[in-house]
Amino acid sequence: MEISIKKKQLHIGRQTKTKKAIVDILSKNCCLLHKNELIEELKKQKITPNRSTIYRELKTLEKNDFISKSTILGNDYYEILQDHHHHHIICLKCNKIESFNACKYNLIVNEIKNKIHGFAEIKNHSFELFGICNYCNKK
Amino acid sequence: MEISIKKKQLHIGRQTKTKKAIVDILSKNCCLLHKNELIEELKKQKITPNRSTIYRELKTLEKNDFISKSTILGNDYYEILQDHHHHHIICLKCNKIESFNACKYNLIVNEIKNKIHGFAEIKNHSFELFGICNYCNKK
DNA sequence: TTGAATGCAAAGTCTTTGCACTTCC
DNA sequence: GGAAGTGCAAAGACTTTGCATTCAA
Repeated sequence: MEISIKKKQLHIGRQTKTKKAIVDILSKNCCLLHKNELIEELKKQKITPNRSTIYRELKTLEKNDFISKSTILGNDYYEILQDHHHHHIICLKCNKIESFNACKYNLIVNEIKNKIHGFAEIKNHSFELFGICNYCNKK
Repeated sequence: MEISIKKKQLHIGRQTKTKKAIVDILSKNCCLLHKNELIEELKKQKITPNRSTIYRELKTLEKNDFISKSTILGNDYYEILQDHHHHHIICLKCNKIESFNACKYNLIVNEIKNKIHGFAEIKNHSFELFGICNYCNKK
């Protein structure tokens, strides 16, 4: 959202229509969004930038820690970088994504560390669940 | 390895030089291997199949549950499907991968289930660590 | 012998890049 | 005015496909 852009204005360059719209859409979505879905949302706002502009924009926003990219089952998803740690569950049939904030990493990290030998430092982790969403389950 | 191929022979088609070599290499590696590394290993054995053959072969082996594909940080990796559940830690600098078999999923699944509302069933999960390997740490 | 596997070339998809033009500060 | 952002076309990287040929069973 606007606030975020202003907060890091120095690092993020000029406030263009496309940039503001992308940040706005991802902020409202608050979860992983597929690039094509993002483009669809932009279209609804009558914003139809060239593909190369979108690629460049997403890359810039990612490099400046405004958004993060995740590749799940071969597809790229984007979301606003959030303060609270969370994970995702993805439907294996329709790719619907839900986020949840349970993370027991801190509880298990010590045991894990004992099992890892070739690494000096753990920086972060990813944890995704795969399942069947309610909608696909009823079909 | 040969055993695996014979075990599921009906599902996997003919035993070609390339197919046997791929399964053999992945069996010996016992961890995620990048497609390019796989091709390098094949080359060492003087096996240089066409790219399309490799794509087809990997797809077939994956479809028949001989191997599994993982996309990590935008790269595709392959490994032999193993009976024992395990996870990976990836070096953020050199992409070196190590596997470890600590998994506390069973301990935390119940709490996680309470936080998920739109899903009827959890099928599986992924869990990766990212860090700095000993080698890159010394540099 | 016969159908699966392969190589090759072409096509397809996605992403990046160079350059001239436009826009924001 | 000058640098950042954009569109367009071309190039690049990766993957798939069609078809004729080869090879395993």
